[in-house]
Amino acid sequence: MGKDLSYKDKKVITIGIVRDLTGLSERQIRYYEERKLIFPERSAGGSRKFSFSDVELLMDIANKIEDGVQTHEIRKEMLREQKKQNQEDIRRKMIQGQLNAQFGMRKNQ
Amino acid sequence: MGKDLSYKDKKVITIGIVRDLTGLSERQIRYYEERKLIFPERSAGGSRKFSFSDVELLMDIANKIEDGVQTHEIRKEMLREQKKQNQEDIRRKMIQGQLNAQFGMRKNQ
DNA sequence: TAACTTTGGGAGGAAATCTGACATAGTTTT
DNA sequence: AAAACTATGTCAGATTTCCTCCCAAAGTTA
Repeated sequence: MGKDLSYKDKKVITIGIVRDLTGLSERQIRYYEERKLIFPERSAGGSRKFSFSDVELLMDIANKIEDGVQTHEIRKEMLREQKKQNQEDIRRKMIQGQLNAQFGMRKNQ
Repeated sequence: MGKDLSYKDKKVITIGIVRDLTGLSERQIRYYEERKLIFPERSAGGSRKFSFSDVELLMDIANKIEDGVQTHEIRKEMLREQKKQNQEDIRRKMIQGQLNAQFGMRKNQ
């Protein structure tokens, strides 16, 4: 049931490593979280944990910032992007549901 | 030239996370390093950094330990395994080299 | 029996991270 | 233009995480 998310999405990287991987400052990384561009998890003690996806996203963000795009614009873009993605997902699932109902097919494909 | 090793092999995970992912104690993880079963990198400050491959390897190790295999046996197995792998690699590269010399082919395939 | 293996746990210290605050140079809004 | 906001640096003080070194102990091997 719960899909075992790949390495890319596992939240296992601490902020210092993310700093080294992205070249951003810790301040910037925390700020982008504050502006809801990224969503690290937390350890029991409160330390942030990022995924490789987060790292990639941060590099995209860094590029846009360099181009003068403001965080709240970036956020809007991301929401648009996400909404589009969700609707595609829903459509796909609905079609799949129909197929399952009609033919009792198994899982994907 | 330098192959950009995949996420799986990037050394980005600190020992506390590895502890959580594997269920091993930090003590055990450090001990297996001492016994040369794993080779974490180090941060500038000296903290260990592991890869997902290391995590997988640690879980294999944990299984063998549970089966009563001793670390130095595990190490021997690993060296054998590695040697076999190396020889396969060498053979592959030699064949590739021949092809390149004969036909000046590009990269893989 | 002596030596080795494996693991736990503690001490003391250093590295890494956290939040919150103040500062500042630009930019945008009113 | 004044006020508000953006983006980032930096610092302080606290907390968490990690380090090495050491002693102990139960089990295993030589």
